[in-house]
Amino acid sequence: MRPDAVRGHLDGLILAVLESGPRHGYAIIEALQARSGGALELPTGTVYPALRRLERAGLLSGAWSTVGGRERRTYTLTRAGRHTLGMHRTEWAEFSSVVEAVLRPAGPTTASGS
Amino acid sequence: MRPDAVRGHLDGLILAVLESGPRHGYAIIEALQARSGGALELPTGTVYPALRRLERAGLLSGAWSTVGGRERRTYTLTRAGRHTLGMHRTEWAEFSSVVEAVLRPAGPTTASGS
DNA sequence: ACGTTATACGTAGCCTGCCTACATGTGCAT
DNA sequence: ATGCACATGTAGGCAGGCTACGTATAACGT
Repeated sequence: MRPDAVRGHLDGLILAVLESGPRHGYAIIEALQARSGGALELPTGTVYPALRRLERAGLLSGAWSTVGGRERRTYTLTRAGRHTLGMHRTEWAEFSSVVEAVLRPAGPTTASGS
Repeated sequence: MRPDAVRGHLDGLILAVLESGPRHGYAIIEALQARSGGALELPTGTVYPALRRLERAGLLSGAWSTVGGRERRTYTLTRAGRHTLGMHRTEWAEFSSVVEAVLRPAGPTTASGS
């Protein structure tokens, strides 16, 4: 899958992996990769800024902690984030059905066409 | 649906509507709208440049004609375009299944969780 | 002791590509 | 002659993910 593909859907994906519980950035990247069967290999330069953006937007709340001598920033879905996730899912449903409707037909120019 | 949503998928959508036969730009816009149940209202400033881009890329071939005193540029899917459409469909299938896999789970934090 | 890999976070700048706004022209109905 | 549907196009803006880089600790092999 070409790297740019998630454009416009990144936020929803991140919110989704946080729905099942708080996670820190690195773990989010791994969860994304795991849930997608290895297809999603998002670079840190994509995820970390997105996390900060989502936090600034009030959809996530972040907190520092030190585990095994390493600094972690753990993010938790806020109420607003949960709400936004719902909207992302709705939008995805609509979007995917539209794309499918246009892309799928595989127009039978043969059958009873024109 | 927010206007920007088709980002990255426009080419595939256009190629798809041309699969069932040649069409001119204006008709492509209308076909896109019709097939999507009115959800896709792509502005001319989005579609026309895309058409030229796809033509330059060799995926479409365009030809001028005059119908009812009006100039039309009719686009036909080339062999390469048909091939590329197939790739777009494959990519869409992979992409959508990935997004669905990540977005869908709606993680049951209740079952055996915490 | 030293190098490499995994863990963990972050920023700067680029580039792609759709959108907004605008420009141009014909045919037809009022 | 005014307005709308038809028909095509360009210029510039902007969002947002990517590449490349920078920092730091822990674990492991040799």
